[in-house]
Amino acid sequence: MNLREEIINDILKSLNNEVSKEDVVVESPKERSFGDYAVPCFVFAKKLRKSPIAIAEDIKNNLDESKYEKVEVVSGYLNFFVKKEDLTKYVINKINEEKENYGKSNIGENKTAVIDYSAPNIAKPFGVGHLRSTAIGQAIKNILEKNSYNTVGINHLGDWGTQFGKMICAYKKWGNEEAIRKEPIKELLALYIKFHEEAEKEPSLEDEGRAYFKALENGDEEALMLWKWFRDESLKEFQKTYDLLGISKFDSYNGEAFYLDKMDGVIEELKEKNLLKKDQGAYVVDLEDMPPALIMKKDGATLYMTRDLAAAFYRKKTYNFDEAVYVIGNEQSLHLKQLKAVINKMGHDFANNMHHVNFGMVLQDGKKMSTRKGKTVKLHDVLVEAKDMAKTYIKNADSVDVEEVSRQVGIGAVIYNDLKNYRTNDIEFKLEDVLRFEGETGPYIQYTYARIMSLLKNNELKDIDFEKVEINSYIWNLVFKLYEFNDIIVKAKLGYDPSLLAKYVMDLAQEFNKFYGNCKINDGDDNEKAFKLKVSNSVAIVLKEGLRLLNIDAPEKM
RNA sequence: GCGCCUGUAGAUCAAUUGGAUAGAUCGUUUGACUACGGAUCAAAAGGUUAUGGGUUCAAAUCCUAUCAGGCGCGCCA
Repeated sequence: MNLREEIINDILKSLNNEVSKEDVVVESPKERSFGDYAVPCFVFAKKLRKSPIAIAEDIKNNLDESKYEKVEVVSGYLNFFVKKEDLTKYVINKINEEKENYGKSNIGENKTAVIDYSAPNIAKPFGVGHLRSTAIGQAIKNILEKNSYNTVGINHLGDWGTQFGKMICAYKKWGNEEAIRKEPIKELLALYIKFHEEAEKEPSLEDEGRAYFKALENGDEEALMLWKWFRDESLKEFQKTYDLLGISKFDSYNGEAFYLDKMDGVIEELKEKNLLKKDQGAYVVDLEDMPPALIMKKDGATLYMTRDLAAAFYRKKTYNFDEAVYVIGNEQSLHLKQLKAVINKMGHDFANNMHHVNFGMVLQDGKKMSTRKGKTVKLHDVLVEAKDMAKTYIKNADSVDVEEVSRQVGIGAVIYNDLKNYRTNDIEFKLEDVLRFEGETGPYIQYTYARIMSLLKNNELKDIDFEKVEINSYIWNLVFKLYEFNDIIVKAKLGYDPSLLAKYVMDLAQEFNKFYGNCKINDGDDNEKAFKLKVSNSVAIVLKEGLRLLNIDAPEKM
């Protein structure tokens, strides 16, 4: 059943196909009393040389109106009212049959998508800035799977680059092995900051750092040993953050260093195709309408771009992806554009299937947080704080696993806060907003779910006679919302936009709470009671599944 | 300087991508469990959509100018 399509087809038929399918826009009116669906007829007016109202009337007259509860013409709009009983029966039965599989789409069948996300930088704190890529990326991965895609989640670790030369340099000058073993990230960060402070006074340090990176790329043993040590210690610490977030593992942890021996092929191909140009000692690829892409430094060391190129080719070869999604911040827009442009210039059209899913920065006092100046808020600290805060809310401590539930709720708040708004907006980091559990927050939705579960605990679900059921406006809003779940799954995929799903789940929870607050559910005759319980159960199933896609747990008690 | 992005209630964000009376949440004020979980519900107040001009049946949305902010622009990632 696809109501939107039926309406489009009905209209095309009524107008003898004098307009094309693309002209027919089926909207959901903002004022529900206008109808369940609305079609503005103004667009037809020019083609048919008639007034919109007359056209709307024509369509209505030629239409098989018995399919709908009601069709109305109001000031140029054609408003459709769906038959409530039919849709209710269909939706409720479908959800109770399909359970958590409800809403699945097959648009990605036999397709593979590679999602590059999270990607924290080794030897630097896992800051709140990196939550965005992690949360958005994980949600997109889940949403793609719900659309039947095969997915490959890649944590493209920032584990290579000049910064490691600087780090090694700093360690050799001021480092202390003991201290690093104790608190690796903290010490390494201190070294990194010191390096930049000193470099400001003594610019030659920068060259020294670059030389160490060059040595690293050339396979210098001591440098490699230090690098590996930093990497191992960092990963151990990152895992604690992933555990709290409930992200068990990525399909691949191949970071930048992994492509060390895979860059030559790319450089060879660039040379062969005559795209590489020497400029001021460095090698670049010239591009139209944008600055050239830097491929190799004058000392022969590679760059971010070089490794990203190698990664793109490796992923195409290894996974043969239909789509590659890069969940990376706005500030790298130019880099991603250049990356695609270079691949296109090399004559590979898979660049067209690479998508930059960009997002806004996390700001503090309106400014970017700078690792170099030590101005980052550690994500782990925020998550722990959220968890502790959640603990204070939990009431009946004897029947719930307090540790686990407070983790779920606290983290739910943090993740929801990150996903609820459209990605590309910059967000100001305010701890008090992140730790809110009331209103438009993750815990609000979790609470709604827990409430339904408690309602269902002592009442078993029974079969319903749909003929005898009364569908009030609260229930109808819920049913219609439930029906739209599949639309949202598809739309969220097409726009790579988890916020659509986040808003949907919120809407559904709000509608349910209105229903709950205004109608007694466990009341009425047997059939009515069973009906209301089954609607509630359907809401619970969709809430839980929606939250799961956002990587938020739904505890049964909280 | 050039390029990209943003500007909507006191705050944080929506607005079906050009559609009907611009909606939520927080905060403020008021009300609701001897009823299924008060992390809830019901309600009030709060807007010249940064500003000026334009495009059309229709503009928060498109074009244009101005103002304000953010990001990026060769050897960082």
